[in-house]
Amino acid sequence: MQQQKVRVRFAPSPTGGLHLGGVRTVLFNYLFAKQHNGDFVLRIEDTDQTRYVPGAEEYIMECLKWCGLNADESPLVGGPYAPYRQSERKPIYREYAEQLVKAGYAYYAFDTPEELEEMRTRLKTEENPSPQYNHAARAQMKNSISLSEAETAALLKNGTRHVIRIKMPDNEEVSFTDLIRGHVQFNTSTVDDKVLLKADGMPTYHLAVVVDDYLMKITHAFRGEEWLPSAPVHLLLWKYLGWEADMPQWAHLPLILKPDGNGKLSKRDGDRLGFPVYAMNWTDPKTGDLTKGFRENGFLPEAFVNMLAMLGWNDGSGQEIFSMDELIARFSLDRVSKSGAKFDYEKAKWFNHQYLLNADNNKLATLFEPVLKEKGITAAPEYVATIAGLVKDRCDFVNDIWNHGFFFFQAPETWDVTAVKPKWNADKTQFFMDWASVLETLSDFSLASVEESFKTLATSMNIKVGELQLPFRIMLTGGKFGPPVFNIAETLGKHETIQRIMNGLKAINA
RNA sequence: GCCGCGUUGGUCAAUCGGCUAAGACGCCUCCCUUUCACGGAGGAAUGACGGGUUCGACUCCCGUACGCGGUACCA
Repeated sequence: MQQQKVRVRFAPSPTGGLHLGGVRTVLFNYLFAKQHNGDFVLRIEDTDQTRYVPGAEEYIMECLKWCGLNADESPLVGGPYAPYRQSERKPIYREYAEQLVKAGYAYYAFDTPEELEEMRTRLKTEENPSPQYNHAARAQMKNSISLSEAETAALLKNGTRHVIRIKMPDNEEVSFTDLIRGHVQFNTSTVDDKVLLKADGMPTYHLAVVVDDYLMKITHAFRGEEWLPSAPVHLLLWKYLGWEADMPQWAHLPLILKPDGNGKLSKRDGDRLGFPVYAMNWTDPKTGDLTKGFRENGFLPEAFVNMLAMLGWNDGSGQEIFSMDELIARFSLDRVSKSGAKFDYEKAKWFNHQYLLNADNNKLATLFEPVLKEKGITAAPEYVATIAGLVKDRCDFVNDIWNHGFFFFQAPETWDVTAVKPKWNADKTQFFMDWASVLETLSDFSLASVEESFKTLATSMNIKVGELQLPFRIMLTGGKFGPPVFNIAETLGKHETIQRIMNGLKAINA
């Protein structure tokens, strides 16, 4: 094969929320394309009109945008191979299907859904629980192979509903080299005569993926492992259509499994175990049911993407935190693992934590703003940024800033006095009274001067510094939590700190 | 049932025939800190099984078991 521009595609069907496995497929596509200065195409696989969900397409694009995985060509931005929505390409597929029929690689089938159902129940046995429409069965069914030419022509002429099926050869070996799995081989007699063109004139995935990958000059095709069993159908189609030389290289990605037990991770597992599975919140327009997304759960897109990249890939060095640019530079298919990976939400949180730790405080303040707004609190951005910087090392999510720093925005109304009462005495009350007066006179209310005055006074009054710190903390925050006390005091400022000492004193001595 | 793919600690995983089997998450202990974290130092915990091939197998081959995927006019 000669040098040609790398072109990859992600082809979701707009039927609902975007699963994290889908995002990972996009990511691998994207990384591969960018690494090779290639194109990343977004194609909408909307050939099943019964499953079409309005809004899903826009939602998917919004997810990709959030992740920073924008397509070079898509229904939204267009491109040289438009249209990118398969429903809008409908006439194209029939042409190729008919071409296959003429060449003897496919045939018309007139069986009704009821007749297919009948065939399946009739042929169903203990050893063969799912009978196929294959080389053996097709002779007994109503199609252009079992019927005479005249009968077929007549049926076609009076507009009998029909599909076009691929005629799988009887006993041929089909093999290819998967970029991840290596040599993979199938015998054609184990695969059925897949429908290529449905009765409504729409192609099935099998036909559409081949035709569009060809027409859109796709060079590398990445998809989930669940597609591996139908690969021989696609391989044969490339051959029968005469495009074998242009067939993309396949890479079947390992599945993302549920954390407990086995099997593919599904939306239901997330609901059941309390973590998101979709990239963003998704509301089913029919039922109104809301499924939570990573974005709304407080994940930073960079962390989400990084986490997904490590689910099935690593560069062998042990490094786990990668920027998008590093991922693009280092990604390689031969380091993608073959086996599925169980999703670990704890590890996902750790990734987010890492990104939170390294995030700019002003950025965190901006992201936290909506939370404050929701609580009816207004605060200066710089103030919020300072707080974010103070508490972020104990947060997994942006929203946690509230849990670890709420007292910066509202003075305590209750105090954990039981934590100080046992060791409390009049000297300590005196200390805080005196210290409050000292603070009043401080011209520089900085961390260093506040702390120094605290320690100086404690020493002169002969009280252990350590025994005063917890009470002070509780005066400022109401409980045993928060960043270092003097940092809290400095951030709160002179007035508020003194105020809280007085209120706290009252509560403790009450 | 049949076909395909897979199988290293609880989880993600390195190892491409030399292993005293990395690292990370989580868990536990200790230090730091009279909050909680962060940080630091330790710890417990792994090659499904049986045959080959080989001087030597976690690594290669075969079989078995187990798991997963597929077996739709869904993708």
